[in-house]
Amino acid sequence: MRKTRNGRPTMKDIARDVGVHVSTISRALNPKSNHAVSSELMDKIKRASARRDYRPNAAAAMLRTNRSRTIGVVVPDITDPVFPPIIRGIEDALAHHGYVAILANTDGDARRQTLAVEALRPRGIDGLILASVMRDDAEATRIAAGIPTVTVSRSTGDPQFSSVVHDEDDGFRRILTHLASLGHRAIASIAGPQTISTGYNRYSSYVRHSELLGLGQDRPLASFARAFNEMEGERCAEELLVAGRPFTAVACANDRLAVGAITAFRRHGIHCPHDVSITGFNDMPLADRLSPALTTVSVQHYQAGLQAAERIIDMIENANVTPTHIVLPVGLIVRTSTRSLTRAPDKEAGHADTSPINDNKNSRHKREEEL
Amino acid sequence: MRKTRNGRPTMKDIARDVGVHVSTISRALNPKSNHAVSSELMDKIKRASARRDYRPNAAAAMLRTNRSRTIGVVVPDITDPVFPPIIRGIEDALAHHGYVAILANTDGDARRQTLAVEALRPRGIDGLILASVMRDDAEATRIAAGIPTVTVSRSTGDPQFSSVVHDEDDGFRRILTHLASLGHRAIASIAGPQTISTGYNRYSSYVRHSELLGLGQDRPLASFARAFNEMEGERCAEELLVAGRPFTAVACANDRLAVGAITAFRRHGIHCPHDVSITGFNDMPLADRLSPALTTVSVQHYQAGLQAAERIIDMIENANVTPTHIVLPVGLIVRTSTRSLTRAPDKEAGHADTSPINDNKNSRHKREEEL
DNA sequence: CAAATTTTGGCAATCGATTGCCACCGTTGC
DNA sequence: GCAACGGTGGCAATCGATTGCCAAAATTTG
Repeated sequence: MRKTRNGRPTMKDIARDVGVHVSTISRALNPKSNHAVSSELMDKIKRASARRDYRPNAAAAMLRTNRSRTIGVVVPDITDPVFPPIIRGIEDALAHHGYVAILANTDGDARRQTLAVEALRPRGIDGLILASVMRDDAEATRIAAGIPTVTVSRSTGDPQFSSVVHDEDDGFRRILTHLASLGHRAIASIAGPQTISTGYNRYSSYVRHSELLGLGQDRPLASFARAFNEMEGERCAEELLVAGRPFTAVACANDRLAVGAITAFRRHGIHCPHDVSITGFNDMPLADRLSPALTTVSVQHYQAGLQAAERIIDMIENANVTPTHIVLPVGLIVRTSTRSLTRAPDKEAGHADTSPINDNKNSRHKREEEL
Repeated sequence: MRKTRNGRPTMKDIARDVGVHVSTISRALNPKSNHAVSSELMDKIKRASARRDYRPNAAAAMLRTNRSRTIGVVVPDITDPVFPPIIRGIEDALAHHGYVAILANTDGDARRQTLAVEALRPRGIDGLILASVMRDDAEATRIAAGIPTVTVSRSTGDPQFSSVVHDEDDGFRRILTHLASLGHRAIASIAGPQTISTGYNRYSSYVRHSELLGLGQDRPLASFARAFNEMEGERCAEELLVAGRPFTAVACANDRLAVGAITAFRRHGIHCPHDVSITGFNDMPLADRLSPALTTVSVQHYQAGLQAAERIIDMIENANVTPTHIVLPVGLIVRTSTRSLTRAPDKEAGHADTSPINDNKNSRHKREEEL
């Protein structure tokens, strides 16, 4: 059949050129063992391999050493704007150390996460970066067994995984403090999926800081999105309206939900920020160019990716490092989607409506679709 | 030193379990050769390997067959919103055939493209998908030598590369026809980098269709961006203002340039669409939620990625397929960033200013801040 | 029933790099 | 002058799957 020999030079070729044994070539080319090669021989070998444009065959090295310098990266969906900067950070850090990333998407499906990891595993990946884990993702623990793993942007309950996450709690604290400082008391929330750590943590923080700030909600007024996207934002906004309890601001669990909410409210003649203040989370690209420009929490996605990659390489190259849990700081970005309830409205004409949404008539008709 | 044996079962283990030779296992597990194995033996082997949760060692197979079922994907920058859907398309198609993608970013730097490919090559990639090529990219031809390669979204002059691109010309024809139908005659353009096929083709189409439509430009009024981003869009908009020639619309080579242009014009009190109509290209995410919502050309990024991946697999698995060049159709999406010059202005009050930008008095006052 | 064929499956070489072990070399010290 | 030693570098086994070749077994054919 086809000759396997690929035209590419091998160590044997270099060895023949220089007139030494292949093992000497191998040692010379490997920084960890080249101390055992005299410097003049080193030179000759370097020159010979450059002349032939020699590149070691990764498969052979991989077979022998059981190391591939390849990291599996699993994300829910690369087209969600939060992931590209994370991936970019991962790539940049990996490239720096001579590693590469293999990517897989799961669409948020736990089963597909399992499939993805099982597809990656036989390729001999040295480590795994999961941006797709669920909260309490026992399955993730199982499939990642035996592979250095770090979760990024999200976390599981399992402390065995290293993680790099953002300070969600501080983010929501800042958001609520900001809204409160603008005079908002009745602050609703569009929460993210509670099966995901970010969704859960942001909602918890919303509840906790609402109380701490003494915001006058007897019980949290929230609607729960089933996914972090615009459509769910729209649905949840509708749900808040149906719920009938008054609010003047909505703190959303991320920017895309906020965008959806703004759209849905607008359909009902409720304009942001005039009639309702809305906040996002993530400061995604174009968040500043939307209308209104989103008040949101800036988050260091690129840094998160970078650090996750650094962690994983550390775990791979230095045995028995203990799991670390990095929390990246966040920042508040105030733009035009939030408005003071107390200050006179902007130049914009029209009556300054300060009354909460849903404040008229009977505010207690049950909402139809709970879930 | 460390035992290489990884705990993972090998063919030898399965062979021992079943009581046959490893070569039989290999044949049984390979669809191309399993006709040589009786069905009852097949069953036993399948069951045994399932019991042990056997996964073939990719490195060993790769070493022997010189095939890795791995595709290198090189993009300028994954954080540019056009690339994620392309990559997603690639991934989905590859996964379907049991392939995976290794990703690399170049930041539009030709040298880094070379480095990326040279980093990918020793990993035994079976094919290369380049979303990063320059027009007339001789270097790309050189580095991709011997590897099945397809370019996506962009193309080079080299017809040896298969390519999957969008119908740029039709896109710009539609844009200009649309603007002309709204009464615009003086249509400027913010062109993309001419070193990239998309930038070059869109500009050429702008020139050509301007003439075909009989738009009254004696010579094209264009400013050339050095990159496809908002900052360059802003700079080019300023440049158009400084040029001092009148225009009522600006056709931009992509959405990000358009977003930048809108911002820059607004800084000068020139509002879109009231004072100037602006169009983009690509219909990127959120283009519909911007203010104004972008009139643009929709482009099938996901499809392009999908097809590129299908092409590359075809090239790999069926020797000597000839290069193909696929052109995907585009669509015109009319939103609110373009406005009729002839029809009465929208409900919006205010005088309907129909006079071109730069048309008043001395249109040649230098702008202050050049940068 | 023997011969011809077809199935079935074992043997062993092979892909290319790595690495433990050992041998050889020249140098130094006693 | 001889043993000890550190520095070099060769030998060969090894990683795990693949596959051309061949032989044994099963089947068909004459």
